[in-house]
Amino acid sequence: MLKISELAAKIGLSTHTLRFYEKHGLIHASDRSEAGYRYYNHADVRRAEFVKTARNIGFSLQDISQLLSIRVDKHSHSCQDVTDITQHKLNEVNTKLAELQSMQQTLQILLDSCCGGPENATHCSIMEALEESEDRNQLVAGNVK
Amino acid sequence: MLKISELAAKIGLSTHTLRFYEKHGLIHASDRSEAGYRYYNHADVRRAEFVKTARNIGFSLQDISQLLSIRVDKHSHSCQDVTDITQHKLNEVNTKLAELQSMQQTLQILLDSCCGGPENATHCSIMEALEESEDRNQLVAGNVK
DNA sequence: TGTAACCTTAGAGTTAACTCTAAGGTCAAC
DNA sequence: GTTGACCTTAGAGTTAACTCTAAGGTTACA
Repeated sequence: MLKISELAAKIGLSTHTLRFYEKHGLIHASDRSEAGYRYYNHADVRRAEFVKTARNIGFSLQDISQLLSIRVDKHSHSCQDVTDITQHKLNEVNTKLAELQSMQQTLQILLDSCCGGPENATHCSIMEALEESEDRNQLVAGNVK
Repeated sequence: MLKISELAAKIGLSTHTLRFYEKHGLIHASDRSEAGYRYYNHADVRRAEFVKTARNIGFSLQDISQLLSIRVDKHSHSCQDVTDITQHKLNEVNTKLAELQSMQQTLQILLDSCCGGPENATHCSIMEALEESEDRNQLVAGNVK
């Protein structure tokens, strides 16, 4: 069982942020000491780590709350609800993945071609590397006359 | 040459946001009419699209400004500066990619296993799917006794 | 037993990124 | 030539997500 400052150190968030996440229903401490100190068990830690990762990849707290609430629960969600939300989030993730991969490619082209040595630049801005990256995609897609 | 509302419609941002981005130096209109109306050429549009995509994958305006400023310029950046910034951003992109891929896998497991039919759930929450996803990774990594 | 380093809550303050409003000018069409 | 849908700027307002402060209680240890 970890105290709040230990959890904060472990996952790289401040104690303020952890209490803030608790206030918004994203995480919670399974136990409290007599004095009211929060104690986090393994599952609590996992959940906090999940929230941190999801924030890092750009999900809002509301998104994360929705992700965490995915659960078949006869009283509030049907199987259909669960798959709908999940599919929707998966689509968002897939879009971001494609955009990130394209950004990765662009940055890699820039890095590979820009600075072979002093004054040896063939592409020196992200916009130029982007053109190159699109030319390549067109070649791959066979769209060149 | 597009007017601001045309650019806004084309890339899916409001005219307010475009002017806001201009105020922060991220985009600009190459031309102005006598009355001061903004006119955007092809390169301006490309740049605005880049900003939109970069925002969508979670870069801050400051990050984007940095990405756009990557350029070998004898007076302000050396080749070394350019590669340092680019490498740093590439590392960030790679981290996000890995996290997104893991999120994709988790959501896919949830979707595949959760709702084969009514009451047929084997994994019903993201935390459960996450455990499964980690079990698989451990198998792949050969970490099973 | 005192003191430093924790912990608690409630609530105020900050920052980034929009988003809107006001007050007024422009333009194409009827 | 006027109407409605644009455009301009300056600046105020909003929202999400922290981040900090105040005031006070708890705990381990020298």
